[in-house]
Amino acid sequence: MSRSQVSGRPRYAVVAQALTEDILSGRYPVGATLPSEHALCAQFDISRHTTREALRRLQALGLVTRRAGVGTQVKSDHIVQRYVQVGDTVSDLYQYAKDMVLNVLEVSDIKADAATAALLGSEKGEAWSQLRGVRAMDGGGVPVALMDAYIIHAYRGVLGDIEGAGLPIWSLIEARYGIVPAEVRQQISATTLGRNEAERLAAREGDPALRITRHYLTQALDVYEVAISLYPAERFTYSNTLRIEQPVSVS
Amino acid sequence: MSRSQVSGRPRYAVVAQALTEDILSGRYPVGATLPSEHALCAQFDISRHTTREALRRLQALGLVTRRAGVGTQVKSDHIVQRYVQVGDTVSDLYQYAKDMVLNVLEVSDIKADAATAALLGSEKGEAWSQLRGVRAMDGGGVPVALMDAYIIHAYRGVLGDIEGAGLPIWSLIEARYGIVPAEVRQQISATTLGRNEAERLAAREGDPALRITRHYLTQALDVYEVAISLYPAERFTYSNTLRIEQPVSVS
DNA sequence: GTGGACAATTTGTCCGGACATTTGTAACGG
DNA sequence: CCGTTACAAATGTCCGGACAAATTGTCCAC
Repeated sequence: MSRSQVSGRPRYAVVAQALTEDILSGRYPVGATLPSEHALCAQFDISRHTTREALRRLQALGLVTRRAGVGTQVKSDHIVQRYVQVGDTVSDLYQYAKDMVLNVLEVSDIKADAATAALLGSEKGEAWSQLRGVRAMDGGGVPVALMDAYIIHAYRGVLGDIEGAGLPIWSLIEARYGIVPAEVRQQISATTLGRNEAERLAAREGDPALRITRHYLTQALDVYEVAISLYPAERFTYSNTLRIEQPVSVS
Repeated sequence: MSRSQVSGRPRYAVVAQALTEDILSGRYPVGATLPSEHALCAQFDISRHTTREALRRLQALGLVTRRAGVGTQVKSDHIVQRYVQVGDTVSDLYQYAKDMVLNVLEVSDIKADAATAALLGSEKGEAWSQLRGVRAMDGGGVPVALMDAYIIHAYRGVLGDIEGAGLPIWSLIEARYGIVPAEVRQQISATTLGRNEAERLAAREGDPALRITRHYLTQALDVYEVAISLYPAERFTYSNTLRIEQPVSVS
């Protein structure tokens, strides 16, 4: 009796599919509470273990949440398709060649005024360190990017690690403080180079450029680093691959 | 005895953490087979149910694979951190306002020559449909984007759905054919508008612009749609949020 | 030697029971 | 009226056992 004779599929899979269809069809709307494990045992004439296995599938599909003392509640009436950034880390977010290094031009400590706080997404008056630098091939090729970075005061210790580094700053923060970005917000826009920027980048004023602004947030969604990079158009293309998360099947 | 007295944590969590540390430290190298469930029961003096709960955690962490008749084998010696595109679909990939519609300028059937095949990432000689259109606010505001799209012959039926549509083409393909992109490859670069492009966009020749190229791939990694959009700089900013997949803790 | 039957091992499925922990609510006492 | 307590209900943890299915290797017959 370990498999249902008719279908040849595990019983928990049959139950999971039935419940899934009930949720997708709206029979159990979002927010509703599913019958308790005990009730489902009686309804499908199965053991509690099998019931829990079925509910575990629904949970993995993101359809329900389960809490002791409350029950099983419908979280979503459709199966969410999530896209995952390929590669094992955020490495695709920096795409720096191995021999690309950052040369620091200027460093200063600031207190965020209203405009800066808005840019950084932080509180006014918070203490930050500001850094300006140029990314170029090691050995002195043409510069690829002009970067303005803001690092929250608590992690200013990385400032000493930055000169000549071939890694993005968030990676240096991770190495020194063990802080991994929980969320990364990116904004990409086109612009033209100003006179000062063009000079730093050995380009012409008015040339088209890509501006990428990235906010790095902690688990608590506090911004702890902001990087604004300016890439002359012909020297850089941002690229990105998202892959659908392999769907968790009920069977 | 349902919780281990010393730690106050569930027993399966203790076992899962012990095994996790053994894997991360290399005591069980990648490819090695862990002790069988029976052996782990004896080793930790727990029931098979608890053992399986612990191993289920390791599986969720992506550290091991389990197969009947074979055993539990180490798949990875480090916990991969995956970043997920937030939002319930790829909707962040299009960011179109509700009343932004696509007006078709031109449609043609083509056979991919060498250059086109390279651009599309497909085979030379394959049959595609080509479409040029302009995205603008409904009611005739300034155009926001000039778009060139390529759709593989099999899905050319969507061409009739496109005129005036407020949704991205991949979404129309999904609605009509049930095909969801399994992978999306994106390239973003800065450029300047050519004379013809500027005219279509009611902009000036030489203005900076954002070019976004997207390849949509099936599960088998065959390209079935390519969209190339050109956005005048001040009319559009691409934005994006990646969130770390909530780490599956052993506890 | 090779193919097939068989056995041993391992994980998968499923049942029964028991107690712990969490949470919402209702009864109670101030 | 409000805070506390007590209870009930739900899920979480854990144990025992049994058989099924998948896989691998061994042994025997040919």
